[in-house]
Order: sequence, then structure tokens, then C-alpha cells
Amino acid sequence: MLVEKVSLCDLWPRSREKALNSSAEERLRFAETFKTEQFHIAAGTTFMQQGMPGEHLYTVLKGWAFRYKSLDDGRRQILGYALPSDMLGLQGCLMQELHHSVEALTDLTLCGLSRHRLWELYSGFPSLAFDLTWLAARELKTLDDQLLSVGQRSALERTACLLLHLFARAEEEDLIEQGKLQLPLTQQHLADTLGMSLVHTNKTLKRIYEAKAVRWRGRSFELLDRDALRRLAADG
Amino acid sequence: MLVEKVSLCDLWPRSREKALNSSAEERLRFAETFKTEQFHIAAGTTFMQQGMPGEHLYTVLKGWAFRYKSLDDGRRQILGYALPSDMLGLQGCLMQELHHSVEALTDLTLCGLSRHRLWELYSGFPSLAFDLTWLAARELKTLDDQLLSVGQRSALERTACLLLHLFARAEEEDLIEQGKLQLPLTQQHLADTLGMSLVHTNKTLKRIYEAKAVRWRGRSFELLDRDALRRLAADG
DNA sequence: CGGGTTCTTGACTAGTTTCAAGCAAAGTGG
DNA sequence: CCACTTTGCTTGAAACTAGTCAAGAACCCG
Repeated sequence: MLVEKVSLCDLWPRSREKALNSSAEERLRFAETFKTEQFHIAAGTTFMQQGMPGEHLYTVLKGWAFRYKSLDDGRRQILGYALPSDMLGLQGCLMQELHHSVEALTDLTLCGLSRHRLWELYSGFPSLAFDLTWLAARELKTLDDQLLSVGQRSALERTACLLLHLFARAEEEDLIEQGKLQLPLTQQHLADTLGMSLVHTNKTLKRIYEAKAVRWRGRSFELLDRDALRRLAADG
Repeated sequence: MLVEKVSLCDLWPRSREKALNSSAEERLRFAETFKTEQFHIAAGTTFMQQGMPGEHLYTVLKGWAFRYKSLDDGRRQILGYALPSDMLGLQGCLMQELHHSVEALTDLTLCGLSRHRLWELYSGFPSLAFDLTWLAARELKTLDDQLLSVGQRSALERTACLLLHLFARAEEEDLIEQGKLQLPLTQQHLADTLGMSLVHTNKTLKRIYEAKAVRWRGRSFELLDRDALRRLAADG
């Protein structure tokens, strides 16, 4: 299986539009030096928990996960989704404890680097450290975008933006087959991502379906008319 | 003046609870190698703009700034505030262009590193690169918190949380004098940070004043009763 | 002492949540 | 294989939070 042969860093540079430093040689050396562990996680498992110490820096090799924060009374904000090439747990590795939880949406394959070896990576493999920073910057950008949506956009704009984002991110990872994406989310996930109630999310999705911008039945998500969705995202 | 003597990295580790690697020696070497430029920016200036290329990685030495994103129709989301020791422009240095703008709230002193030398920093000064990553992780955490607030908390909870956060962050940088903080914000800034209208922000602040949790007249911000504010932040 | 910005307040409106109920699809066990 | 249960989706009505409009007061700066 492909999965058994890739290591932590193999997937990192995939999404970089332009590698500032070729790290091919370094990646080889890295693979020899670090015996990175592989983890398999069942769908539905919360494998990183708010308040626990963060022991590993993970790269997603396969599957979907989501990061979230919970309040005492049960309200939950989904902070973002992790797809292949995304990194998980950086914040937990650098601070004493994790400030968010992570749950697997599908069965998940991860590659993990122990936090104790993170410094080795920085001191011995600068171009990988650079890649890692690039991933952190991508995460920052995504959060900025999401905050803009939740803070300023109407329910319709917000929902359309999120669907556009998820589809585009899935495209980057070649997850679209015959125009269709296996989207492992429920409307409740969307609602908790958008900061809206489930009911209102449902009604907003209905409007998007009626505009014939997307079709979403079961897990099969299809982007019928990207421009239409873009218009909904922009105008409200 | 103090300002003339510090370099890019002098301020970075200040907020790190526990330095994983002492970088004192490296910092010295860095200061000799890099002639980091200093910038002085007048209050009110937007010195980084959404869509422009990001030429520098900055560290704030003195003053306040805020990052924001704008929509075409003028709506604005403030993404966060930068105080001394905060870093600005990482995302712009790594990607082709900036995805947010930054405006100075007060007169600002920055220390800038050209994007072209960022790789030098990674290859030659790993412990500084590590510090930089720590700062990025702190930024990620702050954004997570803010997204939780805007997505899930009520107006009152949200506002109280933000005031707590700003005060705590100012405390870290020793900006509190006799219990008072010079807070260079208007209610419009708060509103754009919280994703609320100006009017509603005003009415929410009134409730916080009435609970005798804070006093805020002009620029002088005083935290009268932290526990009371915490209760407002938790219960709504 | 103006003139502009910021703050404050009330009345009205709109968007969103909550509540409640029914339906559809998928999974489970006898 | 079919009742039974669970989970997720859909819809309408009522309640409420927050937004908009409008106008006046307070504050600050030149």
C-alpha cells in the first residue's frame, strides 16, 4: 500500500505553489533518521483532546478530521477540517497543553512525530522546518477567512463560502471523482462550523440547492455551478 | 533609547513560558549577521494591504496594530491585535500575496526582516526559527479562541471575553500602569472584532459597565473586577 | 469656539434561534 | 426478512437576539 511507504514529510510540499527550497535530499535524510510512526484511527474517534498534553505532531496521510473547541454547556465550534497534507497538533507540541480537540470524520491514517524530536527537525532539517511553517501559515490564512465569514457574512454567504472552500481544498488533494466528492459531514457539522443553528443551516442549504449550485445527497457532494455558488457567496 | 538597541529576535522569547532551547548565543550571532531595519509608522496608517506582496516579516517593538480583512461592500472583520513581541507578515512572506491588511492603532515601532532572508534564518538560526514557529502557534491559538467566541458566544459573553483577552495580553507586555491600560480602540473596533453592530456593542458595553466589571473612559481602561468579567464571559 | 469623531439612546425591523413535529434513510436484532 | 431504533433531514410557527435607522449628547482637536 502506498500509505506504508510515505513518511511525515512526503506530503508536506505537495500544496506549495512554489518551493522556496528544494528539500528532496533533506527529505530522504529525514526518512532515514526518523522512524516516524504511523497511526490508524477509526472514524468518530476523538484522538486529541482539549486540555491534554500534545505528544505528537501529525500529518494526515488519508482521511478527514476536524478540530473543534467546546464550551461547558455543550456548544461546539468547529475550527477547521484536516485533509491529507494537513498538519495537526503543532500548537499542542509547542505549548503545555492542547487548546482544541480533534475528531476523525473518516477512518484516518496519520504519520506522527514525537514532540521531543521537533527540535531535531528544526536543527537538522531546516527546509522541512520551513515547510512546516508554510503549513502553519496556510492554517492561519484559513482561520482568517473563516473568522471573516462568521463575523461579517450573512448565513447564505457564509454557507456558500464554506462549501466553496471545502470543495477547493478537496480538489487540491485530488479527492474529486467524476465531479463528485465523498463529503463525510452532516449538517450539524456545517452548522457548528458556521456558528449557526442546525435548522437555519438546513434552510440555507435549501436555498443553495434551489439555486442549482450544488447537489448533496448522502455523502455524495457535487458542485453543479461554481459561478452560481460564488455569486451566492459574494452577494448574500 | 531602548528601541534603538533591540533587534528582531530580542523580543520573541519573552512570552515563552519555557524555552525549549536557549537561543541567547544564537541571538547574538543573529544580531551581528542581520542588519535588521527599524520602521516607524504613524497611528492610523495602513502599512500592509490585502492583495499586495508581503516584503517583510515584522516584529512589533512598541505600539498597537490590528489585522483585518475587508469585503467589497465595506464590511470589515478585525482578525486580531498586535502588541509588542507579536509578529506580523509571516503569511505574506510565505505566500505570493497578503490576505489581510494591517493598520497602526498608535505610533508604531517595528523591526523588519526582508522575506528574502527568511530562509537564511531557518538554515542558520534554528532556535530563532523555532521561536518564530512558537509565535505562529500562539497566533493560531488566539484565532481559535476568537472563532469560538464569534461563532458560539452571545454578545455579552463575547465582549467580556475580548476585554479579558486584551487586558491579559497587555499584562504580559507590562502595559498596565496603576491598574490602568491605555487602550487605543474605539467601540467601532470592538464591534468589527466581535462581528457585531456598533449600536449593539455599545449597549453590551453598557451592561458590562453596570456590572462594575470595567471602567473605560476615553483611552483609559481599568479592570475593576476580573471575576465579575469572567462570570459575564462564561454565563452570558 | 466650531467641526468632526465617538458615544449613547429609543423605536422599529430583520435575521436567526428555539421549539415541535414528521419524515427518510440506514443500521440492528429477533 | 421485517419490525424497531437511531440518526439525520425537513418544515412551520413563535420567540428573541441583534441589526438598522435616526437623532442628540459628549468629547476632542485645531
